[in-house]
Amino acid sequence: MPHFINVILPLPLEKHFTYSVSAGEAEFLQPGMRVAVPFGKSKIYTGIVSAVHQEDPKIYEAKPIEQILDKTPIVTAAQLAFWKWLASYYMCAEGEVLRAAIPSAFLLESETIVQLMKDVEVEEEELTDDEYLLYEALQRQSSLKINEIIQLLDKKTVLPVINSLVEKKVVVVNQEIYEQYRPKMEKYVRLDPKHASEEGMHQLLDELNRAPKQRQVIFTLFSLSAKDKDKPLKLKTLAKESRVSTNIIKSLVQKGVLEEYDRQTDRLQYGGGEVSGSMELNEYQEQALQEIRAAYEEERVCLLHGITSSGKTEIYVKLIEEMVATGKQVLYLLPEIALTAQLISRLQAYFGEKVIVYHSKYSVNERVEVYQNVLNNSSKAKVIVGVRSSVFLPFHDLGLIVVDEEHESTFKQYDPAPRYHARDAAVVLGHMHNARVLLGSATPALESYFNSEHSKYSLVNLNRRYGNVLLPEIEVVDIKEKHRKRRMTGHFSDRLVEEIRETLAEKEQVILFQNRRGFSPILECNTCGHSPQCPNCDVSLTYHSHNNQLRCHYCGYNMALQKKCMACGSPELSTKGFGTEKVETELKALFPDHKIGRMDLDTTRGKHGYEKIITAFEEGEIEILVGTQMLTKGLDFRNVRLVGIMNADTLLNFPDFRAHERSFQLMLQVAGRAGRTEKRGKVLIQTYNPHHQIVQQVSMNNYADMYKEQLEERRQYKYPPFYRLIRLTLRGRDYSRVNEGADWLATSLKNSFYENVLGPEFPPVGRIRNEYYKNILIKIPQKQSLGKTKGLIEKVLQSFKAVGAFRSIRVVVNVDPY
DNA sequence: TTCCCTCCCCTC
DNA sequence: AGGGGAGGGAAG
Repeated sequence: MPHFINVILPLPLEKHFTYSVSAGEAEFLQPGMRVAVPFGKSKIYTGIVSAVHQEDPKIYEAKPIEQILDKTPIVTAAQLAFWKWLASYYMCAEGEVLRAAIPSAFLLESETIVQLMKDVEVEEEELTDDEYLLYEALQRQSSLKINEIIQLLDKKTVLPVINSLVEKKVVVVNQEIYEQYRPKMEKYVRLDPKHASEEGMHQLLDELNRAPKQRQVIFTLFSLSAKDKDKPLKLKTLAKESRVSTNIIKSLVQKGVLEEYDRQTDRLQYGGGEVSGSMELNEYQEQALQEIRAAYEEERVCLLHGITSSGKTEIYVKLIEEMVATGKQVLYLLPEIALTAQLISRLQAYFGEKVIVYHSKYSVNERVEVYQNVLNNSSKAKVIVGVRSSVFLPFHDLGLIVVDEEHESTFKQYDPAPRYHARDAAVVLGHMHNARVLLGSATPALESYFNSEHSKYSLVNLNRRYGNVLLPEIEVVDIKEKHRKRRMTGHFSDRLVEEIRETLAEKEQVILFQNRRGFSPILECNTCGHSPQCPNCDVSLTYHSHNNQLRCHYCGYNMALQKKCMACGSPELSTKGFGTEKVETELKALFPDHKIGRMDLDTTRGKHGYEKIITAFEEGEIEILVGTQMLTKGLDFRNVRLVGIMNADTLLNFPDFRAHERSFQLMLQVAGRAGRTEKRGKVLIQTYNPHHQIVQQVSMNNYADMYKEQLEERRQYKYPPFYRLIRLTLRGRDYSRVNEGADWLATSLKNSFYENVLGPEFPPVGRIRNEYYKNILIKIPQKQSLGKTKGLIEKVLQSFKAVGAFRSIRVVVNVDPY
């Protein structure tokens, strides 16, 4: 009886693929193991076994597998189930989930390499130019990869050339599989066994009489091993302790006195430091904690609504502590930007080496090690702190998931698929593991608050700031009025300048928030109104003063700043709008004697750029910090008295149904940076619309009103949480094709969903990298079955793909778009 | 995703 | 005519 396995491949393909295996292999293989399998003409991919069975796929002949890559599964049954749910909920292939879910180093792929045939005899005249070029290159370099050949020959289709050379028996092609993960090895030394006896030692020391440095090394070695007998000794440590260079030790190795050996070391080493118990909670925190505990008796998911600086983290720590004590794992999810050294060192202070961090800035090798630690349920991986993608780790016995800053939109993956929301996925993951989930925020997402009101989640409030610090005083400055009265200096109102001056005089710090980077988004001609556009995208180029460049934020196109208008030649150009860079420049003119720092995507690009700025600000080297929303995230600065929001309107006028909610969250979060110690902080909001309800609600710190009002709007205009959304984005090179396709798709969707299909519409930027975009939005009432709806959409998309004229159009499905 | 095949355009 | 790029279909 033949045996088969089903395999998930890391490709955007719906199906699992069936391969044949031997009886022995079938016996050994389990779902969750990796196998290397041939796929297509020549490629080898890594796939995950999803089933072992004996059903012969009669319509085709299953290929045999290439190799089994694991001794035990690296993907748990729970993960496979989670992937399945995620793929079906977010309407993507399981293969796409697989790619996102496991560290890329696990997915070895083959690469075709081309080598010269042994003892080749070539009639050079029989080769074409390209063939000769390749042949010649191979005489210099023993092997070439396809990509290198593409570069070498400077054309895209190189396979015919290679194939012809193979036929002429000049070259051979091989598939090379790379294991990407490499354990980190360190060199260790030990005494050669022949010197281990007392006698041998004496003899050895005699021998080394004339080599004092080497003798010194041996003495150090003795004293070190006397202290800690069986502890392996690193070559580096020995060199350092005996104060000699590693060369001297190497020569001892060569003499056969010492033996050198390699040991695998852990990349994820805990830096050490005191581990202390958690802090005492104040009475309000204690009460909240009790309420949360009680809530878990009823509901699995709890929303903690605690105002900024109320000490939510300490509550998390208590809950984590309790869970860790029972031996279960805890996942602590954070939005990307909030994942700072500050929080991690705080957690490490409580949990020591039980804390492990999973972050996008980690190397592939480091990620593999985190993954393996979680998989083995090692004592190092009890508290897993990570971003969005850490919901994919191979948890065992997961007891608690904390989602901090749960309202953050960075929890939603935008591109590529799976376009999942980590908070929502965490709730499902919690269900699957029978784990508790805690969502925490000072400004909960409307959806989450709604769920807590409709008893899907329980709700716990925490309304006191830690240490009874007062909430900052919020003042709204009407800049329209200030402009009229000529009380503006650039983008600074007289009130803001006054407050900054006062704060600086008291040796306290200022944060200025401007939600746009760059100097001044658009350059405009005063004569004809023309502003330079990106040739590939439908956007104006933005001006960056540090390199005097015009740049496209979408495709990266850039050009030097022109002195004259490109349309009419007028030299009178002015800049419109303003960003962080401009704020910084104006600030320097206003306060030339104070140190000013800027924090945005441009200044934090390097690996440690972010930390550098934070540290400089913490240590008072920077007195005024200008930044984008990066500033809002969980940073705890002691000495900030004043926060200025340069222009609230850019936030409010964003064309998105969540714009108001987001502005509220953002402004309140920024405001929360002010006055975290006894002294009351101050927040100035500059706006053209001082009576805007959101501005008012922010200034009164009134979440409840904001919630009520926004919820009503959502109800009226049929948006979440009342309706679910699925957005289809069409993309293609041909403008009219995309239009026709979008119309066709919208029309056929309307056959099923009627007025709940919106569009097709051009997105705010209708063309990016020379591709045209068009959106269709489908609104799904709560009563309507999600499964059936998705099935119908799937069907419509199928028939869309069947139309020949539309085949060049790509359609991206985004469930719950953010 | 990769690869192969077909079709069509451009150059010689 | 033929190289070469673009577009579509299949992959177990």
